[in-house]
Amino acid sequence: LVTLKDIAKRAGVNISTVSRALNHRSDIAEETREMIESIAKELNYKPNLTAQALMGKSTKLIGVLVPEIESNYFVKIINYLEEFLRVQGYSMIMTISNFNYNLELEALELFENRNVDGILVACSLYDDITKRIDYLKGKHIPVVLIEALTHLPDYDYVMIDDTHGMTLAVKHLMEQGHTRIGFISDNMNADIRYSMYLKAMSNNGLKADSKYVYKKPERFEEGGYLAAKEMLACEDRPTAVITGYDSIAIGVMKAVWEAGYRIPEDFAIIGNDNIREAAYLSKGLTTVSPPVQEMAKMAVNLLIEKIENPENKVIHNIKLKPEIIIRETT
Amino acid sequence: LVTLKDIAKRAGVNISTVSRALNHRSDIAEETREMIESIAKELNYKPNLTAQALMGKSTKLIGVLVPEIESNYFVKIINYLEEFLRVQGYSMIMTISNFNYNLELEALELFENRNVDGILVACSLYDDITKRIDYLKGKHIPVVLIEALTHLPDYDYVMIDDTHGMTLAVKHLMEQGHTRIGFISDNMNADIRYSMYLKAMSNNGLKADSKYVYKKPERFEEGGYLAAKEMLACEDRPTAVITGYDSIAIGVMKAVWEAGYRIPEDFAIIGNDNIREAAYLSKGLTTVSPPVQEMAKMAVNLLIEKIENPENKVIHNIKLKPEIIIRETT
DNA sequence: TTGTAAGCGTTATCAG
DNA sequence: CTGATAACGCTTACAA
Repeated sequence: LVTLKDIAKRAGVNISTVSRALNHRSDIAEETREMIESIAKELNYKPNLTAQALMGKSTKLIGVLVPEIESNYFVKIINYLEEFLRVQGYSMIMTISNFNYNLELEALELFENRNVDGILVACSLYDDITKRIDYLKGKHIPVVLIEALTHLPDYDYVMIDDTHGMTLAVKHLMEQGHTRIGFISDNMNADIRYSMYLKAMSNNGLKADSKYVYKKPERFEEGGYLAAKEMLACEDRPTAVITGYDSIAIGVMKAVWEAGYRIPEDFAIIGNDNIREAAYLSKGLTTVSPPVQEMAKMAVNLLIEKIENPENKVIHNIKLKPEIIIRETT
Repeated sequence: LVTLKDIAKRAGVNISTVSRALNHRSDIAEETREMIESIAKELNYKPNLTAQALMGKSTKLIGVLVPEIESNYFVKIINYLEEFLRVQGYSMIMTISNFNYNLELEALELFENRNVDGILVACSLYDDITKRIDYLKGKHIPVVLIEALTHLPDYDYVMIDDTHGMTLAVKHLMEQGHTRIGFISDNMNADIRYSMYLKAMSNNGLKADSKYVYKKPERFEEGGYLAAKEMLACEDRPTAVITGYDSIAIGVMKAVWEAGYRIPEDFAIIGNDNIREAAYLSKGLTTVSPPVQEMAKMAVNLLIEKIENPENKVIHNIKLKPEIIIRETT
């Protein structure tokens, strides 16, 4: 690998002169700079990012912590994050925690250890992870929360207004004549989304009955399938259901068909996330669509702003509104 | 951040002694080592990976290049890679190329620049990327190909024997009485998978008719949907189809229903990949299931073996056999 | 405008 | 067994 020393030797100047030239500093003669730059180009010099990092300069590394990657929702987020970070010259180093709290702490520790310039945290279910984030803020490592689960006024975040989305969903179901509206999710997402469901119901003047709520330890389609089987068998069953996310809705649909009911005539379903395949299921899935791309873009921009202007202490709380996409399941 | 210096000061010894103690070297007194270790633990010392990297030691960074992340197939690969790398103490830095050749070259350059210990390349459609890989091998950076598209005897790779999978699929369809078996894929995957389809057909003593083959520029469900619409309308249409991957099959199913045909009585479908939702579609999708977890594990192990034993020059060509999972679409 | 030298946090090579 | 010292590649006061 070609170093500053190599260029210096070739140019017959000192290392520091080369460094100055390549960093476009003012205190250098124009012609020396040009000479050095041409040699650097000729030798195909690339600065050693490791050495630069050790000097306390930026590593151009961003730590990204996500709870999972199996759901298309996070896939979309990661896809956009990677792209937006890359075009801005940053690389991402990603940890998938599988909702494991200790792993999340380890990941944040690792990020600190690798001297990342900033960290993007895409949701954690554990409130006390904020302690760790406070610690990082103390170390002047910018952190931006994506898809924060609750309003955290002291932290920079970009989130989706899921309660708004749920409210749209309930409203839409009411317009279709439903009043017994259930809710199905898995343990991972249930608690937060559940409270949003409750709020959405009351926003629409409906009372939520706890017997219409099913939370399963099984995730994705499996969880939806099992929960729906129970829900459909219960007394005075709901006529419609909102699910924590689309994959769950797919499992619900399977259970509904197996029980011999028609969708949406006998049972209506609304998902959350608008995953790609939602439009191509045998019944197109009505779902709440969050502006994922915009969220990712704003998160990256906010983080980079924080990185490049450390003196800017203003906290940004950004909440984006989802929309409802009506297809054939309602 | 706590450094060796801090520990040395606290312990009243020299930095180098601390370094020795923490690296479990032999030339140190047992009691000094214990003392230093306890101080290190107390101060929660973590070695500065950047400094270690600068010393020519490993960066514990692995570059991962994937073409896309929207398909559940690559998601699974990434998920496993991240996990296996993490438990072995490595972090991954990932670039998603979207099948963009220049981006792939840039990514490999970036990886080199970041002094990664090794690189995992999950398939590129462009053969001449091997030039770049040769270059990296010249720099003694181990590279392992995942899901190589063709047999490349000079490169370490772990791949799925897709031709075998296709052959299983054709065989299964023949057993169901099908002889007019079509093939649908998108432009990204068509060419390679197409040749496998041809081989699989002849393996089973069938001749492939080019009019039964549809390749669409649209990807995922959309591509399958559009292709199937055409295929179903053509003269003397196939009675069954194999798709490049499962998402395409989902789109195909939609088109079949819209055309008023029954699955599998009027039209049978086999996918590829066995994505999670395949089992929960309104008709469970028969599909070829690649051993993704095993592939990821072997790739990581192979790469780490190459990293830790640079003198080992043996090329590993590993080919794993997929199996067929029969559900309701056949 | 340029060179010198110190330092970032480690590890490695010598002496002692 | 331990301490001093150089080195990794780069940046940056400070001197010249």
